[in-house]
Amino acid sequence: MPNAVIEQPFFCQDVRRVARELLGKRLVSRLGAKRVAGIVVETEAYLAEDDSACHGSRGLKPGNRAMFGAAGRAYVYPIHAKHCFNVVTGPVGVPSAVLIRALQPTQGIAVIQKRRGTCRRQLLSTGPARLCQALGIDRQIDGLDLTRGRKVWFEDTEIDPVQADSIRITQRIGVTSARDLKLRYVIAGNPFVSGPRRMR
DNA sequence: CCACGGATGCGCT
DNA sequence: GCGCATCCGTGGA
Repeated sequence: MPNAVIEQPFFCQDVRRVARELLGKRLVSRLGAKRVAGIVVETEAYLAEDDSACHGSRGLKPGNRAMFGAAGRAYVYPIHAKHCFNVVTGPVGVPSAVLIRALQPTQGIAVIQKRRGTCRRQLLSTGPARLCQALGIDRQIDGLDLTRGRKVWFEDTEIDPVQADSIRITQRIGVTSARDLKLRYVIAGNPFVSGPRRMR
């Protein structure tokens, strides 16, 4: 049902399935006054088992607590003076999550341009740290329940589920360990997907 | 306490 | 396409 907030059972599924099925969903933020939204066009799965790139793979730490929490919570971590936004999947205690890597902006574009300091569409919300800045996401929402439709949430749209033949699955970007795993999902050919052309 | 590297992005070539 | 700025969590001393 288009525009319905995605609820917890969706995020309780296998992390790869959630990563794939988030393509085409709408990610909405209402942080501060303005509503900002975009279509998810690129995701990456991080596995609880046999994935050394997953932040939860070396156990519970102060900074990765949200990853071990309930499905549908946000896991936001800092990197290089910026932030990346994940949604936790699977049972409590199982640290798997989906990194949202790129959005096609659909609403609040003037706000995004102001927050990002550019009007170039490729730079608005393409890339995990850029989309955080576009949506106003930082560590303040680490652990936020995304299934309540408050502050930040996902919605169904007219274009999801995206057909299998429009989805491309590749290696993850910027990952040095477990680099052979193909856990990146993109809407093939979408101009807002990040990375070099061969990765789109 | 300090050094280091990362799920990055920007600017310049 | 490549170099480097920027910061924080982590781990070793």
